[in-house]
Amino acid sequence: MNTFAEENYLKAILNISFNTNKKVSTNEISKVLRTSPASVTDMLKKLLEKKLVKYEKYKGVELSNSGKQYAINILRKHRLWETFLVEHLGFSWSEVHEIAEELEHIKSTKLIDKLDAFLGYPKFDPHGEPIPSKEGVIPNVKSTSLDQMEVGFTGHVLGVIIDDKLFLDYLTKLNIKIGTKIEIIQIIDFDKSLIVSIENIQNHISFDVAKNILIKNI
Amino acid sequence: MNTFAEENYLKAILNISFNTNKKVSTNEISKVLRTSPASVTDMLKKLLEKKLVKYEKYKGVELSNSGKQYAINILRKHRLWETFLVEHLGFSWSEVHEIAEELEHIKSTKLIDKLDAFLGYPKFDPHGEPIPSKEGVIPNVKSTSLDQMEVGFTGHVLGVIIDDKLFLDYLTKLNIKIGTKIEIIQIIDFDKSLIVSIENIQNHISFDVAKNILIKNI
DNA sequence: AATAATTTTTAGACATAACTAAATTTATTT
DNA sequence: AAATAAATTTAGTTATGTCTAAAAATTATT
Repeated sequence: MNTFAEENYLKAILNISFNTNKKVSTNEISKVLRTSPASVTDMLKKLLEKKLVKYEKYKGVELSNSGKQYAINILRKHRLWETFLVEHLGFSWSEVHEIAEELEHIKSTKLIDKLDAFLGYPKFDPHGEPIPSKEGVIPNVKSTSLDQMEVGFTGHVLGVIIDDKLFLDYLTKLNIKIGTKIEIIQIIDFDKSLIVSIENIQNHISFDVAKNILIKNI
Repeated sequence: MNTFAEENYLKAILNISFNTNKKVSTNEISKVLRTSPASVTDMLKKLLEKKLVKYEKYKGVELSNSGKQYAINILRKHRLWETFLVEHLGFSWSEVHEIAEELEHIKSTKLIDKLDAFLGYPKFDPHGEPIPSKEGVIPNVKSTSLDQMEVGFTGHVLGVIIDDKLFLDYLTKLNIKIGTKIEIIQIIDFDKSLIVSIENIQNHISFDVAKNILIKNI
């Protein structure tokens, strides 16, 4: 069994790889986990020892097969718990991340299997993120971020990229949730911000916000 | 905030005090937590520092008011989670203790309040143990252990004293659960073992088993 | 009351996971 | 290609929570 700290490093490496597809640097990890680069180096040595990671000094890390399976399982637990919190306990989607950060470390696999069954084997969490299967397979959904679209486009929100409370609260204020219909009215050339219509109300959103909203792609 | 280790010490002290009502000794704690007496002394100093405990060298410990409230809250979380696991995820009463030992350390009080509401504000957990209220009040139920009863007595199981997997599995095999009707047919003088009738089937149980079964007391 | 036995505490170590500061390696400029 | 900048690693500390062995205090026994 691995410690919470080890699990958090594995998770961070997995998350960073999702975006980059390259070897992950010490600095990137230290930023995500808000620790010093020196601490990251220490931990990478330990994860290498346990064969959870492929790592060479100064060359970056990637997860080994076992490390990847381990990290995906944590992700599965995180997203199943988030689903439970929103659908059964009545939490809003912006509140659940921090609590799930704790719950994801509960070890029992029987617990997670039973929770999965209780929830009806959901494929997506409340943020629209796919929930990995017991076997570690992550459902692949074609989606594009809103900033890739053009004026006149109309589509539905599939999920978000960052799982940040401030961001989610802002979306809630804009009346944007999973499934919300969005139409692009205008794109401002200067800063790539967008004027969009959400449930027939126009709003102006920044490029940064659009980049983090995922749109269903047929 | 306190660490898992600190929380486990507080919990152990609370549990021991339930039975003894005296100051708790270093040795007792070390036995319950399976650590060395030296480690217990170290931790007691730390808990004293944090004013969670009243402690004098060589004189034993007891919980301070704040320490007691803290420990009762962990107990509340433990029992609410056990209730969730049995009633909603379909675990048997003998499986849930270990999982609840992990879940009880999840911090969010909002989570526990919402879980409590979801469960319908239960007063007792699946082992028949009272669930402390949000304010830290533990419902007081009059109960007696089965070994205190006499031949001819008939009553209903209210709960168990020890929360041990082997014991609970054995009870399940004997068809004993919360609410089960038990009648005492005979008491063997030699070893104080009992011949009892459970759902019209006679069984022979030891004094040790009877001591750990709680019977409703009118 | 003195001695023996038990309990508890102190002292000194160790592993984990973090840190800072300094050294080293790699990447980027000029 | 040298010099500079940035990233990474090493070395040395610190916190927590554990341990063993030895010392001190308390309790029990003769």
